[in-house]
Amino acid sequence: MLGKTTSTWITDRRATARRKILDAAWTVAREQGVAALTLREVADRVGIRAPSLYSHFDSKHAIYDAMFGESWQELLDVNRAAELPKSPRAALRVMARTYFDFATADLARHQLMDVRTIPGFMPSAQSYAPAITALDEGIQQMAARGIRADAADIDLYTAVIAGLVNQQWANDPGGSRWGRLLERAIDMYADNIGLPREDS
Amino acid sequence: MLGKTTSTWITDRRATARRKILDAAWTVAREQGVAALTLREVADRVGIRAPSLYSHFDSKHAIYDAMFGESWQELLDVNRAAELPKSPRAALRVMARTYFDFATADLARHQLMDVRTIPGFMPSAQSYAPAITALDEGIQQMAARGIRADAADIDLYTAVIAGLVNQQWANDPGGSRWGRLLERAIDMYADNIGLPREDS
DNA sequence: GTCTATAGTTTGATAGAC
DNA sequence: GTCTATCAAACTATAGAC
Repeated sequence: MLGKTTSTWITDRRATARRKILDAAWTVAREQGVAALTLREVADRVGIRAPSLYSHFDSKHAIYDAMFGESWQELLDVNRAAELPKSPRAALRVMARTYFDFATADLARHQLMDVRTIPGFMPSAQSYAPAITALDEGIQQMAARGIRADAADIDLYTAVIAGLVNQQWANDPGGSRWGRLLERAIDMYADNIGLPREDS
Repeated sequence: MLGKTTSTWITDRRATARRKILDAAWTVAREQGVAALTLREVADRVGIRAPSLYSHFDSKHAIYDAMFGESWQELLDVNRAAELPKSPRAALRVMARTYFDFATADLARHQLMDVRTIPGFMPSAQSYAPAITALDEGIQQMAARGIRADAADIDLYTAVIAGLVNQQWANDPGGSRWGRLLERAIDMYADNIGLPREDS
């Protein structure tokens, strides 16, 4: 024996199969848009027949759901890996840039995470959990840098960042027209919530 | 004779038929989402058979295109009807509020105008024209109030407003959570571009 | 777990009679 | 201009053999 029980083997193989399916789904979504994803196309990429997908996912929406969940989990990981400077403004800039880069790196992912674009799709509680965690940890990170922000302040923050992301995708995809306004936007926001300026 | 030539009659009748079709299309789009619009459903509402639509529109995308065009034309009309206060800040507030209310009043219209949500749909040059005009006239209105804004300033402005609209739709549809931040957001922006404060 | 076969819909679009 | 009839294709999902 090699230190793995039979059941673990089975679980691993199932997980690998799921991963392959999700990878194929992401590829299709990126090429043709999230809304244009079809089971046949996904199955073709994996090298199996469409009905075989149902051995791994209950429905097409279940695939969307898994994609939704792992997208927010990815963001969570990226956020946790980001090293935040001590100073509040600098920390805010890094947080915003981290999110902006993440959201503008993949249109399919962005549409799935942030825009309700698939008719009838609602994320499950389980897939939605990392989304909540991501926002919570973001607020905590701000608090840890002494940024006192009430609910309205947070809403304004998300609106500013979301606005830049959306304009970037809608009017200059692949470019940097709104991305290069990010630092300025953060300073604008920081001024508004009364964060002290830094003269560095 | 009644002062109308026969050809005018025909044009009127055609225009009326087109209007009925577009009205039905809007109804369906509002009920089930823009992406879920089908020709059969539209035809049913009009009281004709689906193939008859092709006497008035070349394709489904042609219907989307007409809807896109008239949405921006509507915004243009609304903007022109808005009375702007003399003071720059107050004018900016009215402009922003006018757009925000327009964009949050109708999700289907918003998705069609501002989000690329229909796979393969690209507005024609003719339908896109009012969109360009709307932005141009907005900039002119700002200039007329003495608001000197370069390209980056304008981009930041559209990002802030678009951000509020998108967050409102994504996280509080029908509510006012981001709508009530609009005046504050405009002041934040006005401070950033150096508009003098008013003590009224 | 994967396959074949197929059910059961729904879709956009065309042909041709009236 | 509207109709009937229909095409050709696509889709999600299920049943049952292997």
